[in-house]
Amino acid sequence: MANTSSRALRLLSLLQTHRFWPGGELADRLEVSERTLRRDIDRLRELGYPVNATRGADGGYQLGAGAAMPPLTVEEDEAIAMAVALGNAAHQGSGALAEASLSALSKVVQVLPAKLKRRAEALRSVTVDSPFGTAPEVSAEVLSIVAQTIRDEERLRFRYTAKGGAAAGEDLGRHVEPHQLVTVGRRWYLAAYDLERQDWRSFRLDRLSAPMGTRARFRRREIPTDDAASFVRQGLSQRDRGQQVVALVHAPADEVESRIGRWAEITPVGTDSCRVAMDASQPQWSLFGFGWAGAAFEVEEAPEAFREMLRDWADRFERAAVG
Amino acid sequence: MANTSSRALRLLSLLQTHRFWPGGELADRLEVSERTLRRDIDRLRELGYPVNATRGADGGYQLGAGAAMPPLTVEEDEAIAMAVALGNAAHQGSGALAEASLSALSKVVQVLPAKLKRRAEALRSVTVDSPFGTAPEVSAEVLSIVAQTIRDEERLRFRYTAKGGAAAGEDLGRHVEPHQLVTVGRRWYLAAYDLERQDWRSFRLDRLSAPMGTRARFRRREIPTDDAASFVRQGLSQRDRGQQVVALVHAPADEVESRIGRWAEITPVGTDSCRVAMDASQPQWSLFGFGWAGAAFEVEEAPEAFREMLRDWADRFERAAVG
DNA sequence: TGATTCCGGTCAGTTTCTGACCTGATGGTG
DNA sequence: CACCATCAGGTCAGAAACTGACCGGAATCA
Repeated sequence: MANTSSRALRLLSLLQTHRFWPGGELADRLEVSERTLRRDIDRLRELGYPVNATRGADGGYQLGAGAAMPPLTVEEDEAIAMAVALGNAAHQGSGALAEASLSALSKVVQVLPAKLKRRAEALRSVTVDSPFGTAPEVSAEVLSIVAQTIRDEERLRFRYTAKGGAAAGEDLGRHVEPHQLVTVGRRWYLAAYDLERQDWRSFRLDRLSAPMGTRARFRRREIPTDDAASFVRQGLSQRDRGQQVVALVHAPADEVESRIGRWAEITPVGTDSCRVAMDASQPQWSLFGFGWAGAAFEVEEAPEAFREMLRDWADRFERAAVG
Repeated sequence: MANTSSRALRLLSLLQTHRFWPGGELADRLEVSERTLRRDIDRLRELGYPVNATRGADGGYQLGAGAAMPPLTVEEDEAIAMAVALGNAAHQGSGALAEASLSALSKVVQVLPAKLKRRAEALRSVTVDSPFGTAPEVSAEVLSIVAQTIRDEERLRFRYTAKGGAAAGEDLGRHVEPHQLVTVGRRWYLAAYDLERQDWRSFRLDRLSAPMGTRARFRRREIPTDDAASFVRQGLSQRDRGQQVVALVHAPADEVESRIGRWAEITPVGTDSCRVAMDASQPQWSLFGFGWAGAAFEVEEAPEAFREMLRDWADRFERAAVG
């Protein structure tokens, strides 16, 4: 317990919880003489962590920003905050940032004590108010376990509720070689090689439960299409787009793009109108999107709930405007 | 470089980047014999980190979830993702979670190399699509520096753009004893004792720039009001509420509360209507809020921009609905 | 059963670590 | 300016630890 190695860790953690530490106090905490404290500090510096020191009347040590990231020592609350924040980021973001969030999330979740995992999950479900989240949220744990098995090239078992069978509860056990996670329209999909069907499949993560890495390693296969993202996109059935709203917006494509491009797919139609496709968990968000687009539009394709809500909002806003 | 202490850190980091590690491979990486690897593992276990091992054909070591959080070893990308995600969480959340996010953010930012800080800041500004964010976003760095000085009871200097003087550019240097950060209506305020004016003041964080901890410690004073939050609330001038929209909504308070309570202040008026006050950076968000409230409403108080947009949306939605 | 892996004891030589002591350098204060 | 508090780092000798080699044991899987 009182080795050098534990001291290095404790020192690092002390330096992270307070900005300034007078040498004497640090030496005291670590129960060593000041001389060996200086040596410990030196050791940290040799490892590449920049410990700045100021001399003089009230000098002290402080951990600075350097070239390498030191290991972060976090409290429980902070770890929970991280899990929540990264879980949301992985959901809402896309591209490289979402992936980085995901791998960071994996690391946090992996070492998070079980009771904290539950607390984090509970908190996240309360906190999310993201536009365009996936309908049933994917839990941080599912997300991170799947990500881990991909990273480690480890086979994966899980239960999957097939498209039609949600009501009937026909969920099946699957056994796959997980290949990659991709986001399409704010939903997470897993591209994987299904070992029973002997073929490539894609799975929606919100339909996937009880994932568990078997300990078996596998060697990565070539995915038949160009990349995993396009493979998943190809396989998307019409059903999955059920909530999609498509409309013709009377404004130039790039203008609309700049306003709501983050949330919608936009294709130009002529020079001053464009077609906008939006895919939201709840119709309010789509409505909001078209509101923000700031131009007249015609609905081409939408679920009935959307049309109803459109009438409702128009009516209520109208009356509020004149009232 | 080849110390025991550095090995402990490296081992921990290896265990976090891959789920399973055969002992031989770990020993190889660390350039030690397998015997000393076992000893290192033992050491980690003695420090409280649960390293699980499985024996047999393809056994290996794996870092489990235990009672204590081990130091997180993260890559640069992951650190950036953390900074971005935690920055957003600190902004959007409130209460204990926002505070935990903030203190976690401080730790990440403190050790984040300068160039990564810039990247994180840039990414965050692109990524946010938070309803009801503060008008000019508060940078993660400002937020975390201020939080750090509070934590460490360290005096703080910064420049502050006073209410009227934004255009004239009359920003003044301030020197304060920072006391607490509070969120009011999705904005961050700093409650602090102003050393020049010799009195308590509250500052909006988005008007504050170039914060810098002087190295001087101070002893906490008693804040005159009950707590910092109420102090800040008292001091809010009317100007700060400029963008506020107030309306009478014809639905029971608790129903409205359940729909948009997160974003608005709601006070019951009789049994089946209530007054809703919303404070958003852009009128679109307020509109959206009232849309989501799902009931008829009368605007009582609003900036002209809001009224205009209300007419515009009503009009466009109307035409889309009949079209 | 055999192969593979983790587990942990023992031993001796080596390395490192520690505290004590001392001299310098630096920065703030009265 | 002198004075004090702090970090910096050299040296030394004894104590402590670390290391690799070698071993027999136990668990797990095919």
